[in-house]
Amino acid sequence: MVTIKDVAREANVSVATVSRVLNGSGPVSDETQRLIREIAGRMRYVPHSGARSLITSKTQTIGVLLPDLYGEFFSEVIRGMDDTAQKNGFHLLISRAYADRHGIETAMRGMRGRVDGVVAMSPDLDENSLLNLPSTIPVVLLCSVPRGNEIDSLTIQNSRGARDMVAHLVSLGHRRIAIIKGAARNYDAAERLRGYRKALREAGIEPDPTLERNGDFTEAGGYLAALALLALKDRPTAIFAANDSMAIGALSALRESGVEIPGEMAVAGFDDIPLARYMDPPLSSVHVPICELGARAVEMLLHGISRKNDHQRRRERVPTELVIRRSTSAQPAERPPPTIGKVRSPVS
Amino acid sequence: MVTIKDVAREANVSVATVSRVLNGSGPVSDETQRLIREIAGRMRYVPHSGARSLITSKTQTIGVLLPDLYGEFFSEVIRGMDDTAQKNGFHLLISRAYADRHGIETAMRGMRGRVDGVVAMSPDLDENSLLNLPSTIPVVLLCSVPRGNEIDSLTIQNSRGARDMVAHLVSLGHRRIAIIKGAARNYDAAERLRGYRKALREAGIEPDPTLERNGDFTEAGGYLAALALLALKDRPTAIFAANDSMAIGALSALRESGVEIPGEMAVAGFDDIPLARYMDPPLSSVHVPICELGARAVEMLLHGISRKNDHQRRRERVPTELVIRRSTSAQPAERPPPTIGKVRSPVS
DNA sequence: TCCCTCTGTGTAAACGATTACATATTCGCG
DNA sequence: CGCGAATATGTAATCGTTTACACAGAGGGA
Repeated sequence: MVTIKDVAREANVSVATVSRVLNGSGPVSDETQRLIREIAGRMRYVPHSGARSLITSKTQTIGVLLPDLYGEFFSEVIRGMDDTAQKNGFHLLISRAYADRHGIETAMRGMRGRVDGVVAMSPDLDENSLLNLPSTIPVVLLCSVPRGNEIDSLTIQNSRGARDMVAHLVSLGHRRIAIIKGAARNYDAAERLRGYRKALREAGIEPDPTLERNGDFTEAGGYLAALALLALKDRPTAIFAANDSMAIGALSALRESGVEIPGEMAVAGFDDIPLARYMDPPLSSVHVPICELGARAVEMLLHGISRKNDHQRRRERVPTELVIRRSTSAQPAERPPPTIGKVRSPVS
Repeated sequence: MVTIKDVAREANVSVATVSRVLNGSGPVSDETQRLIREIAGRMRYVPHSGARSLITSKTQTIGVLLPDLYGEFFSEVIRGMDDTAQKNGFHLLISRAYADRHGIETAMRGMRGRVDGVVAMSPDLDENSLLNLPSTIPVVLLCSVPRGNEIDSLTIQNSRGARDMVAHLVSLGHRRIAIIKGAARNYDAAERLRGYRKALREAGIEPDPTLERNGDFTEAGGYLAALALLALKDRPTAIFAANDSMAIGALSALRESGVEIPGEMAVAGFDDIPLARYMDPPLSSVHVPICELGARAVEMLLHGISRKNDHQRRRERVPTELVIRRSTSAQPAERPPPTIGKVRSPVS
């Protein structure tokens, strides 16, 4: 592999001069510059990043820690991150870490010296496991908030989004509105529940515990919860699921029981995954700008990095948006496919 | 940041001894080992990977180059890669690179010295741009095959999968079977077309050029192609789309035109994306084991790395599987949701 | 003329790890 | 008792960069 020494020898200058030219530091005569650039290009010289990071103690890389995640969300958030990272000359080191303390710690250890900062997403994490990390590098927490003020965090406007959706259901005349809750100990789940209750109270409706069913963010969970709701003496007229997967499970249950949607029972979800608009009927949901979430996270992190982790900590939220489809409202507000360039092929 | 020197000083030994203990190289007395481990743990020492890679010229990191991709495929393939990478103590450096020469080259340059090898996916790539890279590191090409024999490659059994699906359509009695082709200059697209033609010939049917419509892997493309097919004097009785997105677009077109599926027109896709089973009617497709694709790619790369890129080059294919649903066959072969733990929440 | 300030360049010391080689101690065995 | 082998540890070179410092020559002002 060709090193800076090889280039220097070839150009009859010292390594210092080569380094100065390639980094634009210090004064070098125009002619020497031209010569060195030409030679470096011809020899296909690329600096060894390890050596560089050794002396500069910068890696130009940011670490990304994600829980065991499937689907659309994952790819979108990475896309957003990669965009802003690349724009700023940074690389992405990605690692899937089981969301327990041990997993996170192991992953963070592995990243020491490899990254300038970390974006960690771990929705049901005790942030403690992060706080006693062997590092002074900046960290941005995604989809959960740390207890102290030590760490930047970025979350979805869960509560607000849930509130808006439930308010929408209320505006359609619903009074008995059920919720299928998200996974226990999950930040997003807790916030969405909070928004649900808030909307009810704002409408003068006292939240009814029997209408708050447990769920786990899976389709099967939504299916079972919906069956339980149907079995109630005093059925609700609307179901708000804490995410789309559960809403889809609920739709199945209702369909199988011959319940008419939205006439007999309205259904709404959260996330607005691509599947939502393909449901029958198309599913109303709370849209989350996932790509932007990733982008903002990286921006926050870069800010922390440039300030050497000595900056005002922030807590930001990305806004959500209500998307009303036929599962809550009889008139079709949106017509399905084709939408040019919206859904792409997985293999292309 | 605590270095190996700090640990050595604290333990009253030389850096060499510390290094030996932590790497398990050379003989060190049990007591010293215990002491050093204890101190290293207490001080939260983690070796600086840059320094290490400088001397060992190994990074324990593999680079991943992906085209501008949305959706399920992306996340699944990364999942497969990360699994096997982690199992072998490797990290993943991920970069999205526009699939032109310049994009790839830039990305590969950025990775020099950071990675021990690269998995590159670039379906419509002239492999030339890869071959004259400034590197001697191993490369595995995903979803396309290099012209020469210089590079390992891993592809989907496109041709075989397409052939099987078309054979299935033939077995249902179809004779006039149309195809909506994939993007031009795309490897997968070309192979799927080849499989389609092969199946027809095997059934004694001469491929009819008017039944081979252009597509681009997008929903809109499938929609338009289907309309064109409907407008033919002598309509086909079945449509095979080179991917699911186009098949879904075609379904929309048919529905809007009041064509009954599968009675009047059978429809099949390729990829088996999660959406497929939610279509109305559920879409028959060729299942691609995406996660395994990523896993195999990393395995191949690790093999090349361990052999220092001096190994037999290979060309492998991951097998596909036919999934028949109602869009081609009247009797429901599969019942939709809920499938426990199959489709998860994007935010969980 | 002298000195000071630029400009352009080289020398060498870091950075944090690994490892070949040297050294010191212990032990076993003839 | 003495010698070689085995064990435990230290010393120092090395990897490829960046950068503080030194230095040489040129130009300008007093």
